[in-house]
Amino acid sequence: MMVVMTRWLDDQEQAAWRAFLGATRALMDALDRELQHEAGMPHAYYEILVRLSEAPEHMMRMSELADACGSSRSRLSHAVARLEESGWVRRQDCPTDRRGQLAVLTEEGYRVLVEAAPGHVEGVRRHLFDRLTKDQVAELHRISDAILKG
Amino acid sequence: MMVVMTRWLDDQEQAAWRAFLGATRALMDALDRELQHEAGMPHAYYEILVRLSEAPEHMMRMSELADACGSSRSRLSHAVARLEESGWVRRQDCPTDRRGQLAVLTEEGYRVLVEAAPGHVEGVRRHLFDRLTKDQVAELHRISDAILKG
DNA sequence: CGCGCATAGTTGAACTCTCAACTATGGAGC
DNA sequence: GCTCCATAGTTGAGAGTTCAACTATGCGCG
Repeated sequence: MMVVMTRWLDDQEQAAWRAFLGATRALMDALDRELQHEAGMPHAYYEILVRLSEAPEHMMRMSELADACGSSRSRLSHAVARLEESGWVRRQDCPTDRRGQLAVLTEEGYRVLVEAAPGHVEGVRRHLFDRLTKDQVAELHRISDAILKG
Repeated sequence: MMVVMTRWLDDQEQAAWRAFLGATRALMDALDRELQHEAGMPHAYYEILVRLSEAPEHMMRMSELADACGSSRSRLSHAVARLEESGWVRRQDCPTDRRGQLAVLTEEGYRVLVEAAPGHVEGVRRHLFDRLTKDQVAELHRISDAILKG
């Protein structure tokens, strides 16, 4: 029988972990609620529009878009289907790969994004950046990179 | 007409925000997937069991539990209903407030939690604490507090 | 007591996400 | 050209979350 000692969290780690959980949950819930209320879409959908708006010709391959959004392909498929219903994105066959689809931001989608952006950015400030010093922002950036790429 | 200048994010903030989004998403997704796979429940449900296990007599009022878990009452109601089906929690009328319900961790629920805990803690280490210095953990704690209580 | 508002908790519908299964096309190697 | 596997994307079912509406009980106050 294989016995491996669990490396339990010490008190510092435990407290940090719970604070982190609580903070990210509260932050994301607040932003989601605000975006849902003001723009009629969840944060994940907003991010899709943002990425498309930054892409050449406002279009991206589904897979690229999924990677950019840290989303599974399935999730993106469903999301784009929903955004298509709303008229904010449309799909288009990829000219160079017959398997591929391009997600394209519509005029309407761009308008909605431009309208939602100020309120959302203000929310990110209120809930996050206004509460941190410049050094803390820099450290949060380093910590995030460590978590992601470490 | 009211015009308010949007305080856009500067490049530092923008980069920090995207890194933070990506990191928390990746972290939570990984932990959720692991818990789902190893314990058959999402992280939110695991947390409910943890909180109950720490409460006197392994029981808590629904509202207290919701607050402890940073959850809406509705969400907790649904979650406890699900956990009840699994036999890991049961409900009990509150003796001092006829509106109230107590969520009680069952023996079985406790067993499942004890079994899942080591793997989960290991995951939290692997994905988070192993990648940060002690100072970073302390700073993350302060940052989290600032976000939550600021 | 009885009115009125607050609190506790639940419920159903609509929505989003996950997972696994599936179709279809691309590309390497013989 | 075929075979085989990888990649692109979709789909449907099941599970979790949100939101608003709802029931029921507690509590302050005249």
